[in-house]
Amino acid sequence: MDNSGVFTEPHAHGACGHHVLGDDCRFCSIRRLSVCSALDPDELSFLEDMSGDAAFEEKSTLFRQEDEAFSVYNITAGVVRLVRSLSDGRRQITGFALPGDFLGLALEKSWKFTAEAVTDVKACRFKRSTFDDFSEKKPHLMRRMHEFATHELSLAQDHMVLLGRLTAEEKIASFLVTMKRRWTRVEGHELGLIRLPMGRQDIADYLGLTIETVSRVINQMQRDRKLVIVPDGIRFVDADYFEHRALA
Amino acid sequence: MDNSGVFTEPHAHGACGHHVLGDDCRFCSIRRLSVCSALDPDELSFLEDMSGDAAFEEKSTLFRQEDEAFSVYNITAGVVRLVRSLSDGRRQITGFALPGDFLGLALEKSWKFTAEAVTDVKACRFKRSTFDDFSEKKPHLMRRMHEFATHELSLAQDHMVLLGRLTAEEKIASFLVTMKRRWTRVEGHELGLIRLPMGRQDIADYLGLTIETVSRVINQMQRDRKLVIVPDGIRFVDADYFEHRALA
DNA sequence: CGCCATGTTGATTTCTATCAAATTGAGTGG
DNA sequence: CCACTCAATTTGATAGAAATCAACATGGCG
Repeated sequence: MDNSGVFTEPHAHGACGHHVLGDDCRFCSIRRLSVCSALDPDELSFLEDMSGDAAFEEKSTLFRQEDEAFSVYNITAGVVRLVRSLSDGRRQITGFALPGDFLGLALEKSWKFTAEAVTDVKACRFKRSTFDDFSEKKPHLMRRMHEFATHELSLAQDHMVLLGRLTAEEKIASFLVTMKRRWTRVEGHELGLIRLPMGRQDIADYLGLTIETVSRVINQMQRDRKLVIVPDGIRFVDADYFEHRALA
Repeated sequence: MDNSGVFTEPHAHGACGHHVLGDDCRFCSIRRLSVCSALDPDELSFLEDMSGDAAFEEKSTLFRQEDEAFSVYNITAGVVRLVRSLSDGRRQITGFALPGDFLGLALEKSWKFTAEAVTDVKACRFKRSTFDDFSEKKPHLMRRMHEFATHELSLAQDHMVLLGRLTAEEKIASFLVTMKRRWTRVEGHELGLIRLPMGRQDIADYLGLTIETVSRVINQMQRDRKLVIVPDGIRFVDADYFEHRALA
C-alpha cells in the first residue's frame, strides 16, 4: 500500500557515496537555490564526486522518523512532505520540501521526521559522514548550512503563528500565497498557475485543519471568485484578496 | 505602560562590547547548558573579554522584531518570552527562553521576533559583529551554534504538532511536562514545584488558546486531582496522567 | 466500463472562543 | 493595619468556527 517503492535509508545506503548517475553540479538548475551555492568550482567538483543521484517514486518514503540518517539530500525535482505522526494516527506535516531544499541539516544521528515523496522526486544524495567531514573543513559550507537552518527556524515560527492564531480562511490564503512565492522562486519566473501537487489531506495536515474544511474553504473561495480550481493547482483571480489575508 | 524599563537594542548597545560587571565565565553556572560549553579555557577567556552583562527588568523588552540585531544574548537568569504579533493584536509566543538559551542564532541583520522579560532577566551579551567574527574562526563554536539551531528547529516542529493537532487538555499537559523537564535541566535537580513565572495569557499565546481556556483546563485538572495550583506554579499529583497525555 | 481513491457537499455536534461578571491578590497609601 | 486599586485570574452563559458523521460526486486507471 504505502510501501510500494519504499526506499529506506539502510538499504538505500549501499549504493551511495560515489557518483551514480553522472549529473553535473555545474549544470544543476537549482544550485543557486541550494546549499551548494556556497561552493567554488573546485569544491563543487569534490562534492560531485561524493554525491549520488537518487530517485523516489510518488508515494514512496525517503526515510522515516527515528531511522538513522546515513544520508543527506538536496532535492532537485519534485515535492516531499515532512511528516510527524502521533501514535493514534493524527498527523502534522511540518513542511513541504521543494527543489533546492536540503534534508539533513540536523546533526543528530536519527531523523526527526518522516519524508514522503508527494510526486516523483529526484535528489542529490550525500553520505552523511562524508558530507559532515567536508563541511567541517569548509566554513563556507557550514555557514551556509547554518543559514539554511536559521531560515528554516524563522519559517517554522511563521508556521506556528499560522497554526496557533489564524482562521481556516487565513491559513488557506497564507498557504496559497506562500506556495506561489516558492514556485516562482524555484521556476525562476511567475506562472499563472499555483501548483498544488499535494492532496487536500496533506494541505489539511499542514494547516492543522480537516480535509473537509480545506475543501470547503477553497471551494467557497472559488464561488466568491477569489480563485479558480484547475488541474494540478489553482489560479488566483483576486490576488489582492490573498495578499491582504495572508500574514506578512 | 509596557515601556517601563525598556532597554532596546540601539541604546543598549552603547555600553557593550567590553566587560561590564566582571562575572567570570569559568564560574558560570549555566555554561554546561549554553553554547559556551564548546569552548576551551583560552577561548572562554577571549569570549569573556568581549562580553558584557546585561540585566532587564520584569516586563521590559530586550529587543523588538525588525530591530537591527546589534547584540546576541546568552540568558543566565530569568525567563524571556519570544513573541510574534499580528497587526490586529493577535499574538503567538514561539518560545520561552530559560537560562542557558541563546538568542541570536540567526545570521540575519534583524530580529525575527520580539523578546520580552517575563521575570527579571540577566544575560551575557556579545556584540554581534565580534561574536560572528569569533565563530567564523572557531569551527567548534560555529558547529555548536548550528547544533543549537537544529535542535531549536526540532523543538519548533514538536510545537507545530502541538498547535496543529492537540486538544486544549493535551496542549496544557504537554506544556507542563516540558516545563518540568526544562527546569529540572536548568536547576540540575528535580523540584516538586513546576515553576510557571509566565502568566496565563502568555501560556495561552504559546499554546494557541485563550486565557479562559487555559484557566479552565488547569483548574479542572486541579478539581480532578491531577495537579495542585501553588504560588508561582503548579505541582503534579498524578504524574502518570501527564506523561500519558503529553506527546512524546 | 466500473472500481477505488480523492474530493465535495450537507447535517449535526462539539470544542473552544467570546462576552460578561465575579473573585483573588499583590501592591499602595491613608 | 486595613481599605483601596488595578491587574490577573477564575467562573458562567452563550455563540461560533471547525470537526465529525454521512452521503454523494469525480476522475484516473486497469
